[in-house]
Amino acid sequence: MKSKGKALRPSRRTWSDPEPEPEPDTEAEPGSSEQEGSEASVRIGGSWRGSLRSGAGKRQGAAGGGRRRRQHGSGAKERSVRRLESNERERQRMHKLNNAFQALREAIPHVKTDKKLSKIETLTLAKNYIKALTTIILDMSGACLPASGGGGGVPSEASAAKLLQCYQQHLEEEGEEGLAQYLHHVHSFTQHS
DNA sequence: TAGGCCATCTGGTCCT
DNA sequence: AGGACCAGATGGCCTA
Repeated sequence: MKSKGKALRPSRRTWSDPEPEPEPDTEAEPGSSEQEGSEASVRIGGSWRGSLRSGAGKRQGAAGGGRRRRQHGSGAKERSVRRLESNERERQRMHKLNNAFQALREAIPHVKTDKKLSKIETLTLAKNYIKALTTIILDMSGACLPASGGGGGVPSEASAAKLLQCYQQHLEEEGEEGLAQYLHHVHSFTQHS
């Protein structure tokens, strides 16, 4: 793992640079088997973490005070193996999440820089992108669609397909107009942030 | 050097 | 019961 071991990883490990799992065949407690004896492992294995978490009042359901752990009725070795498997699943999950972030980065037009968008920037830009596109569609709907019975406001579900059709037609006729409007929104966003 | 961002570990909780 | 999800903690890398 890249994480806890002090100076064990000179450079940041990436998704494409997997590290072989350490031997689970140790008697160490979960939390220490992968920590390479770091300070963190000692503290995590200790008592303060649990009490801190229960004090934070996160989600406390049937587990009660937060100190109780699910018992799997197995030894330290089996717990350690389960922990390693769980870590791997969590890693895979985070990798999928990051892949989704990357796809989102590529889906939203933005000013090209050397530095890639951070996650928070990606989410914020995506939100503004959606808003901008929504504005465009609503603007176009006034020209393309007959007035709906609702009297303005958000178009009904029934008109969504027609809106999309109008939007595509609009794009074919007016080319980059929509993109220019979006870029204007992005620009104003970056000015305010 | 401080702060931002990130990857990973971890344990509790939720869901199937 | 076990996997998914979540959030806190931690340490590394990078930049201003």
